[in-house]
Order: sequence, then C-alpha cells, then structure tokens
Amino acid sequence: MTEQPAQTTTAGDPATARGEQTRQLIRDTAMRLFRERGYAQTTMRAIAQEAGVAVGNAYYYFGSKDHLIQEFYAQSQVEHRAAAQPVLDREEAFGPRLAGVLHAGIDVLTPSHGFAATFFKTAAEPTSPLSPFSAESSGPRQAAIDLFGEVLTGSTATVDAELRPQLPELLWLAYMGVILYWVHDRSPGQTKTRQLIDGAVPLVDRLVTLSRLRVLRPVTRQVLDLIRTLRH
Amino acid sequence: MTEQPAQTTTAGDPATARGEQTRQLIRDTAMRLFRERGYAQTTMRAIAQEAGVAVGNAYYYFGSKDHLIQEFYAQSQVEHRAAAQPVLDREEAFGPRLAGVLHAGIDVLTPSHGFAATFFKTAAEPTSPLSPFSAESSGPRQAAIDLFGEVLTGSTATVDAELRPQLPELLWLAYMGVILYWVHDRSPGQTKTRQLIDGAVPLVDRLVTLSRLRVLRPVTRQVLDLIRTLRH
DNA sequence: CGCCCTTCTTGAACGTGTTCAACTACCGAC
DNA sequence: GTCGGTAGTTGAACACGTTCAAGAAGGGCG
Repeated sequence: MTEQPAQTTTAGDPATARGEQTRQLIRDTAMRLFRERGYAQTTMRAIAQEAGVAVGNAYYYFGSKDHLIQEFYAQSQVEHRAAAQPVLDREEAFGPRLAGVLHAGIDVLTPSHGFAATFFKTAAEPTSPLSPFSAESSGPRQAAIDLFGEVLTGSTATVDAELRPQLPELLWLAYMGVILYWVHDRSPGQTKTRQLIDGAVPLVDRLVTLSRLRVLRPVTRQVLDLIRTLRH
Repeated sequence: MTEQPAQTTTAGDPATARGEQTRQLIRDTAMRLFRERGYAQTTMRAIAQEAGVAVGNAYYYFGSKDHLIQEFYAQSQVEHRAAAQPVLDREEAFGPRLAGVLHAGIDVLTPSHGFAATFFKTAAEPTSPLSPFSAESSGPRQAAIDLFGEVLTGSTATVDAELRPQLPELLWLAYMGVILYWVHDRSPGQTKTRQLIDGAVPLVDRLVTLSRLRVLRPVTRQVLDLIRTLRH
C-alpha cells in the first residue's frame, strides 16, 4: 500500500514522505481522545502514549496541540461537503438548499459538540493561524465558501447582479454565526440552533429576493459598498 | 485611608476585607504588564514579583490568570460609560447617539488593542466564566446593555413598541460584533472599525425606523419571535 | 558492502499556570 | 495579656505544552 516515493520531495513537507502512517496514527488517536475526554483533558503525553510514539514525535508532525485542531477543521469540512451533496442534488429553491446545507454542517459537528465548543476558543484568536479568517485556514475556508457558491449556482433564485459575487462569502459568514450560536447552545440536542436555521433562512431568502427591488437599490448598494470597504 | 471594617463580613468576599490594597496592587500590576508585554508574555511569576508578593497570593485574589481579564472587562466598561457621557449629553438623535457610544467604546479599548485581541480568545470559550454571555459576567454585561438603553431613552427616535424592549440587548449584540471586527482589524489605528461604525449605524437607524411601517410589521414580528425563541 | 544524507524518533529538560499544606498577621473575646 | 479563629501570605511541588540535542532507520550510490 506504500505510495511510490515522490521524485521531488520538498524538504519541509512530511506529508509525502515515509512517516505518513505515523502522522495519520497520531491524528486519529488525537481525534478519538478529544472526542472521548475533551480537548483540555487530553494531554499530549496521553496522545503519544495511546499512539505508541514519543511525545516529541507528535511535534514532528504537528507544530502544537492547537495544530491538531486544524486537522479537525479540514476533516469536518470534507464531511460537510459530503453530507451536503444529497441536499444539492434534491433541492432546487434557494431557501431549502441553504437550510439543508446549514443543517448538514451542524449534523457533522453534532457528535463533537462537547469538545468542539472548547476548541472554538482557539479559533477566535486573531493572531492564531487557527482562526477561520487566517491565511493558514484559507484552504478549508475557500472550500466552505465554494460550497455556499454551489447553493446559489444550482438554485432557481435570481439575485441582484452586484450582490451575487459577494453572496457566497456572506452566507459563509452567516454560517460562522450559526456555529457561534451552536457553540453556546446548551439546549438538549442543540435544538435551538436548528430553530435558528429554520427561522433565519426564510428571512435571508426574502432579503436576497428583495435586494433586486428598485426601491431598495440604494440600500443594497450602500450595504455592498460598506462590505467592500471592510474587506481586508 | 483605611476603610472602616465592614460590620458583616461575608465569608467568601475578600473585597471588603483587609487585603483590598494587595488585591488592587496585583490587579494594577497585571494590567500594566499586560499592556507592556501582552497577555501570553506576562507570567504569573512576573506579576507576583513586580507586585512584590508571592505567586500563590495572586491566586488568593484571582482564581486564575484568566480571571485577571475579567478585571479588565469591568474596568473598560466603567471607562466606556464615562467616555459615553458627553455624547449622551450632547446628541439627541438616535443615530449620532449610537455612533458616539460605539466610538467611545473603541476609544477606550484602543490603547489595549494588542493584548485585548489576544484575550478575546478566552472570552469566546462558552464554558469559561469569562464569556460575555456567562452568568459570571452578567454585571458588566447588564451595565453595557443599560448603556445602550440610555442611547434609546434619551433619543428623539420613536421605535416599534414590540421591538423597543429587545433593542438595547440587540444593540449590545451589535457592539459585540463591532468588537469582534475590531479584534481582527489590522488596519493602522483600526480605521476600518471606525468605518464599520459609521457605515453600519445609518443602516441600523433606518432599519429601526422602518420597523414601524405597517408593510413591514409581519417581518418585524417574525424577527422578534425568532429572537425570543433563541433567547436562553 | 560501506558510506552519507535525509527522514524520522526519542525522552529528558525547560518554563508555564496552578495547587496546597504550612505559616504569619491581625482582631475580637475573655 | 492571652487565646482562638479568620484573613492573608508563602514557596515548593505538580502537571502540562513545548523544545532540542542526540540517536536510529532507511535508502541511494560507489
């Protein structure tokens, strides 16, 4: 099952080199322990021991304990994409598509609610490479934004031409807001978050539709100008 | 300068007891070092040493390093209230009052942008008592919400009767959003955050005014119902 | 086979936040 | 004044994340 050795092995990239198995072993062990015990309660020593390697070995593959979180990020994004596929195949109207994709995201995260809540603290730090806004997370982030692009592309909705290119990112931002709420959601099974989605989506839907009205054109433009200004 | 000893000293309350001076000394030292070196770079040992006390003594007054942040919270809130007073005295229209109060908040925080950004990570953790949504922060939070209540009370604006009671908290929530943006704002002097305030306030103003229109009544109610549902 | 170089692995050591058993300072009661 | 109890204070000890010098494993090349 070993891959052919890459001809040009870039120096700082362990991903294609020998230790790929070890890397995955450590990652999977960490994810399991995070789920079982929570993030703070899982020590690097415990991860190393359970994986049968030395502590320093974990640091060879992952720069810090926080960097293991980024693995979780990426993995969740992939699962989200997969879970959203049926919705994108089935639904045609904008509202149901958006709601479905949002629900799919929460579906994927639900088993990890306990520890994911804890780790989002790290994600909130602006200086951290783990921030969803950081350059280091741009991969998963762009994938997520593209997912919301697909929500639009495949839908029957007609959107204001100026709003259109900004909308995927705005929807992703709204999704971040949903997650922020979800993280703080103490209701059993995070029912409230579901209500948030079901309640907010029709509003967003209406808003997007209304944005085309001539009367609201100035407001639409004003909002879009503001957003463009604020973008980094 | 010593206060009269409180007659009924509640057991778990060091605030009114002898060590009040020490408490303040540690707090002030911590705040100074946080500003000088940043949060992560300031060790508890350094705080203790600079304050001339033992490490354990700091833990007698503050449960953890994070709890020192809550002091910063409370202090900032008081300063915010003071800085907002001139605006509340001067302005009468809703828009300028809101903008002024928001700017005042950022004014107060600006000198601490470097380290405040770092510490907001801790605030984002839902399980932490430091979260602005937590019960333990309810004091400063309520004070902040009341401040936005004053923005409304003193203004000439007429607000939808059903929206009115919810509005202060919603404005506070918007303020939290501004702070979240500010924390990530890398523009020199955080100019972008100022633009966000100046750009968003007119929109909020218009939205609040429009909420009274008969045509929009259903939407207003829909939004308010959703908010009421989502409240904890 | 022997050599060299890169990749991978190790675990002791460091600095950190935090805890805690022991100690001291103070104050009211008798 | 002495006693007793609470408030305040101490610093060594602990567990954790992280670093790093040292070594092992592997593979290409003569």
